[in-house]
Amino acid sequence: MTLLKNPVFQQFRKNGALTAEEEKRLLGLEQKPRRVDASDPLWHENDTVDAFCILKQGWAYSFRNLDSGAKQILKLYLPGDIIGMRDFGFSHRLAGVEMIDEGVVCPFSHQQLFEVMDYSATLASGIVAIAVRQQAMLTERLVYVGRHTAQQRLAHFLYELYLRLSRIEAVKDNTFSLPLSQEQVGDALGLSSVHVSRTFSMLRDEGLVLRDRQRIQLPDPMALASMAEFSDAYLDESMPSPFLDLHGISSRALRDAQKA
Amino acid sequence: MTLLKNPVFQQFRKNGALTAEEEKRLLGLEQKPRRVDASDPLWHENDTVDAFCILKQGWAYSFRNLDSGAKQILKLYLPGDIIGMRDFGFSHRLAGVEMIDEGVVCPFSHQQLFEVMDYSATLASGIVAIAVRQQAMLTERLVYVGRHTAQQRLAHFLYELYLRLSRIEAVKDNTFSLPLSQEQVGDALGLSSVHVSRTFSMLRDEGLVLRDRQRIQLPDPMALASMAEFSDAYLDESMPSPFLDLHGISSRALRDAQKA
DNA sequence: AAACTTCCATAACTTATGATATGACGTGTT
DNA sequence: AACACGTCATATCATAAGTTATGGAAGTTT
Repeated sequence: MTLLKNPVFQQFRKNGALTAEEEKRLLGLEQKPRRVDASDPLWHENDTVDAFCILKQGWAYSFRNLDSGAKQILKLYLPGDIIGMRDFGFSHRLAGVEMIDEGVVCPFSHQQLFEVMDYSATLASGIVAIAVRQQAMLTERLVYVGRHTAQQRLAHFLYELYLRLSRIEAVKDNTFSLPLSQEQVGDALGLSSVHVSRTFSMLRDEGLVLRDRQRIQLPDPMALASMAEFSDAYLDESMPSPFLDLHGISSRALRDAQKA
Repeated sequence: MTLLKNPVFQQFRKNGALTAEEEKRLLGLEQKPRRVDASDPLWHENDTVDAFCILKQGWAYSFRNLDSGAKQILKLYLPGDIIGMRDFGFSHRLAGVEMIDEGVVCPFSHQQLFEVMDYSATLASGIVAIAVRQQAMLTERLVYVGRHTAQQRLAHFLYELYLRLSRIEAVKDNTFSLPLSQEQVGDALGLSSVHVSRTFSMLRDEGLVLRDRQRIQLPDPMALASMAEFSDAYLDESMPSPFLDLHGISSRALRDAQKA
């Protein structure tokens, strides 16, 4: 799994919006793969921001620990995601990040990121678009944590995962693996672990979610989506047309092309 | 109020990280000021994304209307903010935006934004940093909406506003104006208007917040911050050092400078 | 296989917040 | 002045979710 496989850059490529040199520069961010174990922290809250990461394999999550001892999980990262853009422009980390299972990450520096962004506005916009899309998922969670019942929150959470995992071919027979304890699910949704358990039971009784340990099956995904009032606009993969016709603007890349 | 006065670009300038040409290009985004009345929509959810805005005067907010009839206010925009970066990379608006009071906005196009981002990595990073900071406020709200009591949510909301308004010199004697009804405050915090009223009363009884119509006074801001478990890292204005020394990378700007 | 540990289901009880209702206050309109 | 209207305070009642507790199932360690 590489950044080029990210839905945003996939769409660029489908429209011939990336030159060979641009693709090469993107891949340049993934030079230094590093194995990481389950539960390994990538960094802690308040650490100095010295790098970002591309997640090649495995799941990770970002989180905040509260004074009260509670924990709020902010975001789940799946393979192909960029981790840490949230901290771009800050000197210190606003949230910790930990691996969930084992995996592979590719760290890259501010310097590398600037170089890629400077090389062409196409690459810069693509990276920004990826960061914006990640934040859109957070915004969506604010909406349903603020305004929906526990059932809807859990349904929404599971359906969103179902869609994201489908796109990276990690769903089979409407079944996928959820390597989180109910306590962690509660930490993501602002619910107690007990209430997560209750809510899973309710969804089971309604025939919407079957669960065996970490295997989740959604017998009727559409029904689940509709009870969660799920609107998938925020996961929309299509880029607006101005993005797909950037060559005329992206002057450095253009100049390089003309030289060749 | 202009984009150059935004805390992020302020810091760039203080460190001599912006050339005259770069400043000029930033100001180029503010060519077409437009007066807007109170309650004027800037756009609606699902509209095609055709422009972004710099808010010069007045307050605005973004929001989502839910099927249930409820409304979730996502973000308050104050003068100097960029509105709409949330939709960068999407074809359709994920949220509506409305003015609160009357004001002035400067719309600019995708094309203009690309041109600025392409001109130098410094400008591109600055704009991204502003967008990331706005999202950081949303993330913070997810944390306290998910994990804090109504008192803490309201206290956090008011204290955050107090800090943001202080930076644009809109606080005097610990007093500022809050042009939102209690129902709107509730829509921002995921609370009913009745409970916002109750909570205001509780904060008043504890001597933490005095209120007369739209005037809010915080007799002891630090006490309020501490009961809200407020941590101001996410509002930190300082940019990490790699940002303030970008000339060596920002090759187009450098080349132009050498020519001159 | 016994002893632990972690995770989960369920129950009983508590509490924070939502829903509904009513009256007070302020503002603008005629 | 009289009225309508929006906003807010407060009270009462309803309910979703938190808290604490207990027992069971599965996995780990000895």
